[in-house]
Amino acid sequence: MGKQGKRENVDRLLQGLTEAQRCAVTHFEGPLLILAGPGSGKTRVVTHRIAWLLAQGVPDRQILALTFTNKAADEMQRRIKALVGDCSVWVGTFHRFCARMLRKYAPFVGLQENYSIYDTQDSLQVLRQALARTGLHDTHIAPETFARAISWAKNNLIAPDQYVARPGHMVGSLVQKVYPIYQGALLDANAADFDDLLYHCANLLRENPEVRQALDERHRFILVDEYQDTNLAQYAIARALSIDHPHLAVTGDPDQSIYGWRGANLNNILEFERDYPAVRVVRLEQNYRSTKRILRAAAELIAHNVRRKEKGLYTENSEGPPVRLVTYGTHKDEADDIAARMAEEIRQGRRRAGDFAVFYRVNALSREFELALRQHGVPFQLVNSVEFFQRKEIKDLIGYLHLLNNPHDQVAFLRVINTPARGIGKTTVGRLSGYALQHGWSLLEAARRVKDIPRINAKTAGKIAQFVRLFDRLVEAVDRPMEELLGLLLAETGFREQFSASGDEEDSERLANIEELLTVAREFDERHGGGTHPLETFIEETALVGETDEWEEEVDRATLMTLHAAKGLEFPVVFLVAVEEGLLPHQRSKEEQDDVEEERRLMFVGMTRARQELQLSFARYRDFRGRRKMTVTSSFLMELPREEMELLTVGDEDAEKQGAGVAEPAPYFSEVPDYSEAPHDQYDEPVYRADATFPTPSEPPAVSPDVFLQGMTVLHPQYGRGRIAALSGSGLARQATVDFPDPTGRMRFLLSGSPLRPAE
DNA sequence: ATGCGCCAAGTTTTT
DNA sequence: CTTGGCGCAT
Repeated sequence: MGKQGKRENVDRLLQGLTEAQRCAVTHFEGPLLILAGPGSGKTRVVTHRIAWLLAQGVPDRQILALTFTNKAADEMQRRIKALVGDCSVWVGTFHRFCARMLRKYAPFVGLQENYSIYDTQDSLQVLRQALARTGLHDTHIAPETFARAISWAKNNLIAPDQYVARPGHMVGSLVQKVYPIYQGALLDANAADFDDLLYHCANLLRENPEVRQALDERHRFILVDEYQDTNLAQYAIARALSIDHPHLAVTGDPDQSIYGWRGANLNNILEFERDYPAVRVVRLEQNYRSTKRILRAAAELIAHNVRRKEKGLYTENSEGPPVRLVTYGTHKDEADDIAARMAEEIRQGRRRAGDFAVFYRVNALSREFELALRQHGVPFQLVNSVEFFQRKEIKDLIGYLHLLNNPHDQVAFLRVINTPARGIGKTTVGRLSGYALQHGWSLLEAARRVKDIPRINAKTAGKIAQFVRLFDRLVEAVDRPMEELLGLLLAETGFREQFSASGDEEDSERLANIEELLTVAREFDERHGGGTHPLETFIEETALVGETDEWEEEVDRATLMTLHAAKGLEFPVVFLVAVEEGLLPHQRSKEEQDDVEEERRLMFVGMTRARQELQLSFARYRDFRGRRKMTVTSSFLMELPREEMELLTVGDEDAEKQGAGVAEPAPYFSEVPDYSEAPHDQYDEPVYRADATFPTPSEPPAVSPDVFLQGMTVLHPQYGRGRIAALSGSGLARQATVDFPDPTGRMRFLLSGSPLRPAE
């Protein structure tokens, strides 16, 4: 590209940016703090800044963008791609970045490269064993309490041997005992929990100057999104990578810090200017998202917080309709009325389903809305239900993968040794692990020597030996594509047979989940191409995804999600429900002042997601734990400006009779708001829309290889009937591994052009 | 050893 | 109302 072209590119980049935004985008070297209010175009600034840096000649590999959620990372990646096309700017979550770094430097922190990542459930399992071993299992303290304390310690970079309980603090002294045991168990299993990813990584950088220096050199320009949510470990990592090359740009908003419970330290952003005296501070205070009334209401609420950096939020958008505050009789009325409104708006063609979002404080509240929306025929997507990767059948399969990747993985071993049931019970497993512990072997190693273990009879030993052989057979296939490996796994273990015996609904759902996992695997294979270590990469990916990532913007469906999941998103119409004392603010937050402020921020985040219409609501009665309980309205509601609100009452006869609500049950949406100003249009970037730049791929080939399913019986003109053991690849490269009766045995076919047919 | 069923407990938010 | 852990009966 010539100099002229480059210049034009830069001009195009800066076009349509405000003075403040341009300032942040074109800041070149040195620390930068972007204080960005909600809807101020923060993501736009970050992505444009990356594009701008690239245009300045910064090599893409030197830019590192860190986010908190995969969803945010994907969004950023998408928008960068739309701006500059494919490039190797590294965009991802802190956890993912650390996981990858540890993959390379594992030995520095006492792990091997193929370490497992344990999710909360897995780590709790390890913790339970540690507690049992310490003799602390029958204290009346829940394992979760220990888990929280340990997690807190790791987030604050306190090592197991540094943990000192406050004098006289009972729980603390117990934690002090278990923490080292727990950590030892993780290392023995060659595993890391979520906190370890950050913890190990921070230590790696602190204790190995040459590594730190190399990485600082490699990642010269660092951008951290949602900086207000960083904890000490994350802070240490970002800091360690910005010493020789202090080009650290952080964006955030103290008013949107909602992860204090995860160790986020608001001071990291409040005191950024102290840590980096040379910092340039840019404030983005103009809001391009919401109406004036929504913004004023939200601003007034958040003004009740003490710990913040005051911002003057303003918008040039239209006034908009008042914020509705609706009192419902019961939670049923609430869900029903909201669903009915949506249905009506959609029917009248005023809104699409995708315009609506319902936010709630806790996942448990979603059920009522699912029902109501289904009843009114409003399509919806539920973010964060029972997480896919948490389902038992999926965790079991992933457990096999973990074990194949990391034979030391004890949690995985225990999970799969008798799944599906193969006659290896508790007693046997107990003896096995006793033996393993005694000799310092992993469970799998002990299983290999099962003949030497006293008190395991020959018959049971045979079953264990069979399991070991199964493992060895599967290990042969670890370098195959994931879909094929999983297919073999399913076939060899007879995994499906656990569920296919009966035809009941739960079982068929499980089978469907297994198919879904195969699809995930296939998509992974396509993305991953012929890269090395598919298993390792796949496991890492699946370990670090949450269901939140499932959310799709393009789909025209109403969205149901928690307030936490809503951060970073926006919707034309938002319903914020169950604004009740005990839920918002949540009961558990009432103990500390700071925590109540966090709840207020949470509500602030929810309100500022709305572009055009916002409704807050609560019910007088709500079913809780089976019992109907009278609610108390949230104290936050008292902090809202009355003049921006419209008060309504629905389905609450008492209140309606007394006229406690609004005198008239005015028809909803009686006034059609004037959106002629289309506030978001100036914010959208039609030129760079991904779908405009990248047309959707052409139709799939006429002969779909998808008719072949794993387990299907197929016919081959030469070899006769066979059964598909595994599938892999896609399109023209799609292959099937087929088992024929002897003497033919196992054959592999390219499906396109093969004479294979599904047998009727 | 397995499977069922009971009882108890515990419910915030996410990587 | 759910889930998960545990004990009992087969």
